[in-house]
Amino acid sequence: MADVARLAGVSSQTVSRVSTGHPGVVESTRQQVLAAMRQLGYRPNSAARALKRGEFRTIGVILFTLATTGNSRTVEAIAGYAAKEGYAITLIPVAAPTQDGVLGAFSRLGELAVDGIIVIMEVHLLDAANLNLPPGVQVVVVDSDAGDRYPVVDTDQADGARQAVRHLLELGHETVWHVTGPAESFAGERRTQAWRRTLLEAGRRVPPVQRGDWTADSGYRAGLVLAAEAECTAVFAANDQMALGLLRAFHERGRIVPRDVSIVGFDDIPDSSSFIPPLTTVHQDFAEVGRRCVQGLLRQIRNEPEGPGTVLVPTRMVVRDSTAPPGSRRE
Amino acid sequence: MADVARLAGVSSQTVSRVSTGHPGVVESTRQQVLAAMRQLGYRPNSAARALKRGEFRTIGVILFTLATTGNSRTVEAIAGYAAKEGYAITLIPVAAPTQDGVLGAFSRLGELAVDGIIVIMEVHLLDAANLNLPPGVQVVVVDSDAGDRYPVVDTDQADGARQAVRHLLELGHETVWHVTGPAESFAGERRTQAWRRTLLEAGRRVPPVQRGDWTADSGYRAGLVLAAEAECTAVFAANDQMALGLLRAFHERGRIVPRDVSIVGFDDIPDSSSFIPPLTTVHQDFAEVGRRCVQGLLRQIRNEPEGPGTVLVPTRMVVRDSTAPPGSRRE
DNA sequence: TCCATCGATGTTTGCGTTAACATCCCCGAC
DNA sequence: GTCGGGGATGTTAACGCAAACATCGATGGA
Repeated sequence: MADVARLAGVSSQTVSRVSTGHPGVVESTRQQVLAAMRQLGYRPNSAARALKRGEFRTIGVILFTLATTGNSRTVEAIAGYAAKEGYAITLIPVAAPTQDGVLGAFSRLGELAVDGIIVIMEVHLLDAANLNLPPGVQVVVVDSDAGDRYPVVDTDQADGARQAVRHLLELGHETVWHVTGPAESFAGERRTQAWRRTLLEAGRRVPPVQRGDWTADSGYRAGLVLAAEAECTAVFAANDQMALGLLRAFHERGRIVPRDVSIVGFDDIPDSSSFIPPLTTVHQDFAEVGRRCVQGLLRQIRNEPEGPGTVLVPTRMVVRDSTAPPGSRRE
Repeated sequence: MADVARLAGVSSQTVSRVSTGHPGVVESTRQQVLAAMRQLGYRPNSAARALKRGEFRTIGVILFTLATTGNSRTVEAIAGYAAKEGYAITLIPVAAPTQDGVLGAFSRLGELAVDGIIVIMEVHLLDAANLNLPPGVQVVVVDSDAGDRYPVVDTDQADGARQAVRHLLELGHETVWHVTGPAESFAGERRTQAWRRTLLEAGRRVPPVQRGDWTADSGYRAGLVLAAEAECTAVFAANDQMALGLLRAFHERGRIVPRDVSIVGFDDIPDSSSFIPPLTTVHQDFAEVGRRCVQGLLRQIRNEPEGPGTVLVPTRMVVRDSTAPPGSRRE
């Protein structure tokens, strides 16, 4: 910076003013400084800046995996909105979804240059790891029931599941079977609860659940079991990947979807419109989730304290060709 | 830090020594300092540290989207390996895959606290944006032919495509049709070239390509066209999603896979084993790509200069049920 | 004409850390 | 007993920047 100042024939403070866009620098001076900057290839040292300003303009995102559609889409949205607000985002991967893994991530966090963090993870793990957040670091959590302790942003899982089940009941199905997500997943648990409650409210029988783990393969295995249940005519899978597995299992067993069995998924991943048949599913607005996370976190960072509480992002049904009235021979 | 020093009854320098793990601090003193740190909730200020040390221990990753399997898996691997090496990773999203978008990302980069960057993007865009890297920032590029100018790490696209085409020819197909990726994609281009070359080397006819854009939907549209070509018995799709679309198109047109048409994809996304039928595809080792990127970049950062050149990560065929000899009635 | 005012620019200082050097004290050798 | 050496700890300064305050000169009104 001093070099730039010398070359431009001004003081370093003026250089600072130019580089931060402060007013009160006459245009001709400004141009000289800019020219000098370019000539010397000057770029401000963000460490020094952060040191002086006491903030890093960086948000940390703690998550276990980017492999699920939901996580990667949410992260992408977070990164986009954060960039728009002048914040960078730092990824803090948790090596394994265990206490140790989380603990590791948080100890690294202690030295990390972040003003706040977004946790995309079931919060049980955090509690178990008796998480002590570095003071002065704000948090927003996704996929959690920790709304009583932290600000939480999440898709309205319950309403989505309710819509899915209602859709199937309205088509005339007697009841709706269900393939769950892994037990640790709060989102999965919520979908399952809402599925059950919706059936009960409608006075329907609640069939036993098939437990899956989000993968298409687990959906396939569940599908093989369900295909053997003669009276199973409608299935709600807790995500689209498992629905894909279901489709394959029913296909292999000769049970035609949607003539013999209707299937609804959850997520509306881009591929789901190309499944065989195209999948009826519940659309999640990951971009909105990401946006709300960043908004909430920035509000906290800017000292507009944000109490705990849950922001729910609505879902909507996308009806395609995997659902039909029971016993119907479509088109 | 001063507070910690006072509480522990030592100088701030000793606190520094403890927090950086330097030797030459007697055990009893060390314990006192640690206790004081805990009591005061002290955490070192990474900005000051970075300022003093002149390095940020952070790697920037520039990419356009996390929505493709390949990108998100690669990023995940990068984050994991970087963490293991004590580096954080910062995501630098490019708003749009245009010159402006890239330019924006790079101007932000100028102020970003990174020691090096990994570019996951076709490098044409960088060139067009007459990219001037901040001096002292190292680069590694993925998905590019810029091996003459930068260190490049990439999947061995050509060999993967060659394996796919050979597999189909060996099954007895006359020739192999092809659904490409978008024209801007270097990876896609490479796959297409290798497809063409392999056919020519085998003395086969080279059918016209169907141009796709990586999405299942574009694969579906291509599939509708190909289903109308009576002599089309084998298709190599440049990725698994488009292969999914192909499967649907052929299914709807009543052309049974693999009896009437064989299909090979590329990527081996987790879902592909649950397609109908399970997809024969080319497996990419994204974790290895990520690992090599980090390795290469850290070598540069540590001043073991890394010339330009391309590291190719091998692929392997995964044969499932979407390929068979032509006209065969499987099992 | 002189002074108040205001805008443009310069000077000083300190953010939290650590490298380099300084100091202190204890212990053993002569 | 004295001195030298070495390990433990303290002191100083500087990393690059920007806030706060200081200065300087021009402009306009009395």
